[in-house]
Amino acid sequence: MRLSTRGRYGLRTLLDLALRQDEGPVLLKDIARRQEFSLPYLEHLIAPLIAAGLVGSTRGARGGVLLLKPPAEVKLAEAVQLLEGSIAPVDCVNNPALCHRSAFCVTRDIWVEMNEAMNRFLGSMTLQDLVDRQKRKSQSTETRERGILSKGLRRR
Amino acid sequence: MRLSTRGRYGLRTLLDLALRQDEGPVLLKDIARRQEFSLPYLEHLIAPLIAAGLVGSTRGARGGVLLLKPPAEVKLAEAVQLLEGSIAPVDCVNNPALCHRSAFCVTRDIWVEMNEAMNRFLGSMTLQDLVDRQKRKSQSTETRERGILSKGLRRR
DNA sequence: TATTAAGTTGACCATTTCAGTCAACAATTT
DNA sequence: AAATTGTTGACTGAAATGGTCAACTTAATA
Repeated sequence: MRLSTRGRYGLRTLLDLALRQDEGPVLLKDIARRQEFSLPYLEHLIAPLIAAGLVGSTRGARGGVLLLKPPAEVKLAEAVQLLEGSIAPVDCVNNPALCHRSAFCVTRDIWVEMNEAMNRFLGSMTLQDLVDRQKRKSQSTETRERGILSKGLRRR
Repeated sequence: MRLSTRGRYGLRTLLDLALRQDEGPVLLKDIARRQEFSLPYLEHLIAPLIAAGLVGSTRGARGGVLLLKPPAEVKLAEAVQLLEGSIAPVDCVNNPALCHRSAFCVTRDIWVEMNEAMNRFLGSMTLQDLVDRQKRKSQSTETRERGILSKGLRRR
């Protein structure tokens, strides 16, 4: 039941873009450096996001990519769907005809409901939630570090 | 995010056993035939269930396997955990040390919560629920077929 | 217009995982 | 003893994963 790196890196890429939405085009190179994966791989990761119109891109000097929608309007379910395709636990959830047992298979019913639970969760959160959490997290880290410094435990 | 066949076939195996808990040892061969996967593969699937004490087995003539716990006491979360191991969407959910970003990574937080949502769902259902659903399903199928027959649409 | 700086696309590749088979073996009954 | 049944581990082919690389297109700028 693991997500592939597409979903994981791709969501981090979207968060990276959401945090820099006012700064104009962001270089793929910079995203790759910050997020610690390779540029050639990122080029592939981001393709479906561009194809779907969620991310815009301009080539050439001063080019880059940027998030085209307000983060509050991008549900994680949508992002993950673009990056990973369906996250259903089994293929017959989306395509009952794959298995002639579908009609009377109660384990399939379980996977259908589990799929619904997962999509309900990912549908309840947006990129803006990630942005908010990230900012809160950075802030509390900084606060903690100021506290440490005020006690005289200066970092080298 | 697909489950492997271990989880899928394994859960069907457990349901098969739960439906026949009063019939004494069930032959692996019969399970394989009913569930439509190979006997050699089933032998591997069932091993962790036996190792965990959820399923008992006896060898030799008149041997077979049987469910050792009441279906109502077997949560699907437990069964899937035995069959698949952790179903967490990413490894760092269980082992934050795998990635030095864990402490400040908000996407990891999302996967942690998604993992909780999945386990909440699977923890809310038991093998008995599957048994009940299966019985209800078979019954309504039979009812429907009686209905069809009563209308004179006899099957060949 | 030539050069440089980007993103785009497709071919390619190594490794790992998956799904499954097969053979040898152990235990139990008849 | 012979037959039946589960147990274990070695092995394998195919597919997915996680990338890299090179050629190409587009845009800005000197």
